[in-house]
Amino acid sequence: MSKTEHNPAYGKHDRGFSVMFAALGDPTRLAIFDRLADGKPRSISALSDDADMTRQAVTKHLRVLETAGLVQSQKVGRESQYAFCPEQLAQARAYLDQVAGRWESALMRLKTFVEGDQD
Amino acid sequence: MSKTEHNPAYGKHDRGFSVMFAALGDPTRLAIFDRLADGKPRSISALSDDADMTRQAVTKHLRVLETAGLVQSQKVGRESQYAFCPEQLAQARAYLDQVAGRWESALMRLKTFVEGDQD
DNA sequence: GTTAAATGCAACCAGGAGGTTGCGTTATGT
DNA sequence: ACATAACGCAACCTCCTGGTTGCATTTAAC
Repeated sequence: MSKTEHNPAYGKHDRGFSVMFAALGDPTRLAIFDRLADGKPRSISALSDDADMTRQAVTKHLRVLETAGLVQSQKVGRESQYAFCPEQLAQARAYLDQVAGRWESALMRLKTFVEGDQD
Repeated sequence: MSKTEHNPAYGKHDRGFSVMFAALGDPTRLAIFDRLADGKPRSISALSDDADMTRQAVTKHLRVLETAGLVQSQKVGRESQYAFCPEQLAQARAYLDQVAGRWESALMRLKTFVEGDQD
């Protein structure tokens, strides 16, 4: 039984969030994601026009975003249209809200404890 | 003038968010971050006890989290205590809320347009 | 004072990431 | 029908990541 088995805090219960964060952890992918948030699907070529790199590099980034569930593609004739996909983002936001909430609760308990001590 | 200079959507105005997302884009770092959200600072050794890897590997991850502004360290005797740091997370949450809001606004405009068409 | 704990540093290694190039296929425009 | 646009695939290359090991230093415990 490895350490992580009796203490499941590490590497488990990740629920894919690290994949999603990793997908946004590259400036190019973050910018593509940001761009698609306006709701307009775009082709690879259209997205490549805005990027300072080849179409194939942009395609690689789109694949990472798609695997993470942040965008989805649809073939329209010879074009692949990529669109913003909100579900995974919503889950990640909820997770970060929960993490922040845990910290804030801990901070509150500390303040109550310190103030109780000073009564 | 490169393409990104006349169209600043890519690689600019990132404001460090990709660094932060990259920091959380590894299962080990995400777990460490999650662990520290309970508000209790911990030493490298304490965090290593929970990890299925060497202390030096954990130290590397803590350095990445610290560089991203997600944790902060304080030397206490021979120990480096690492604590949760909420500011950068708050900014990232605000950014993701804003991105989601943009998409929702676009969706709303589309629905209004479609419903207007059907009147 | 000695031993142990905790840490930092540097070198090493394998694999992956992030880009490019070349080429073939399919769909669209003329 | 032909030219062009858009795309997919694969191979390549450089650099970085994520881990380990070895060793030295500092601090704490006994």
